[in-house]
Amino acid sequence: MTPAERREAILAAAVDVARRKGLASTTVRDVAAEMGTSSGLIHHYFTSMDEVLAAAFEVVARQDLELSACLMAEASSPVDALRVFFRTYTPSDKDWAFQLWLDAWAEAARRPAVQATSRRLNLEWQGLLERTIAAGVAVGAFRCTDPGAAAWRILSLLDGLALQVVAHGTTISRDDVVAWSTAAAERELGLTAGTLG
Amino acid sequence: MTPAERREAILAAAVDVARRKGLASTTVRDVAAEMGTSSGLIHHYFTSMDEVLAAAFEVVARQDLELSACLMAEASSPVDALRVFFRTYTPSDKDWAFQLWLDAWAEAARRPAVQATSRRLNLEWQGLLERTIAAGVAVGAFRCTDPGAAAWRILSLLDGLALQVVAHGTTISRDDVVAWSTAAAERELGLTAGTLG
DNA sequence: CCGGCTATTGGACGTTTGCGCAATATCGTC
DNA sequence: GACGATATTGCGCAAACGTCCAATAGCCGG
Repeated sequence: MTPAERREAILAAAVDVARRKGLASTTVRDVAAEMGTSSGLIHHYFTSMDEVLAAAFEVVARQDLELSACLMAEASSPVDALRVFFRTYTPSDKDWAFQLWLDAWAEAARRPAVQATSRRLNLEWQGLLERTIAAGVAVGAFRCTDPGAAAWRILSLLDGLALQVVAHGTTISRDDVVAWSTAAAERELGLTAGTLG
Repeated sequence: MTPAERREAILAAAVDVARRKGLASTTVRDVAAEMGTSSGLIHHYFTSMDEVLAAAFEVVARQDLELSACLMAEASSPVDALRVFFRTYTPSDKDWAFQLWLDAWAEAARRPAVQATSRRLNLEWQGLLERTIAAGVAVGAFRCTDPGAAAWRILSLLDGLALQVVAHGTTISRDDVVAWSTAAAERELGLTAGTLG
């Protein structure tokens, strides 16, 4: 197994463990057991557990990000791209992926590498949304004076609502998240109600 | 020291530790050392660490909640109450309090008592905001068809934005949070821009 | 076939964790 | 002043943690 392959294997194992136990309680021994190897091997490829967790989180987060970016690029219009965004971003069966975000945001205070990764990925999501909004404004589909700020608002609203679903379970429903966030985005971008439904 | 006092003392010590180390990495021994007593004493008043953390979190969260509720009750109008809400809710010097929320949301998946407390407190915040909006609608100050949903949207937007400030530091600023969330609330409630500034 | 390099092992080390328990200190009550 | 209840101690226990390291296995160029 070449070093690059082994590195990927370690991260794949770390992702599998994190999916079940959460990022915060994923340990070196868990990852080693998942691979069926020894724990020392992990420290041969990563200098600290912080970096393992950060890299594993990046694998998951970047996968979702690129899936969304890819599907949005294929959309026929900015409005359609936004529909795709809301459909792919809202956590559903992949609750565990959003739980990883919760863990990352909390662990950021204690794990430098996790903080850097989390911030970077969050910025990329905001950038993706900002470009979509700006493109929509350019063709007259949206009305928005500050696409960057609007992107932060829409993204943060989604994060805040999704957080309630994932962390607290039954407080609000996934349907509420979709309905409420699209409604807010329509207001934000000067669309008539129901356009993004 | 009466049992009630001792219980309060334990929670006060737990809060002090959590303020410094975060909720997730607050241990029994930390709390005992903070009080200057033994660790066994904590288990004499709480059945598990989960409950200590949940109760300590509730102390901090409820304190902020009741401060906001009190100040909002004294406001001269619903619009003014909303101004008070935005001023008191947005994390500033009490960053550590919001970090506790981040920890609670993430730990909720692993600690039942923390999840129950977190959910309950979040619901109370939403209720407070919903009642304020409904009161504003009743006197014609706001225009809003669903105060409950609007409350969730405003609260979640604030949570999502504040999360970026606290977890990632320099991504966006506190001023952005205030400006962007008040702008969204004005749009949401049919207010003219700048009313909540 | 051999020598060196690296991937990999398996466990030691020192710390820390939540929790439990027997012993002790303290205090109100008779 | 003795007693019983309970607050409190102090430590033990077993498990788990991240990290490190000496030893081994296996491969690749000579």
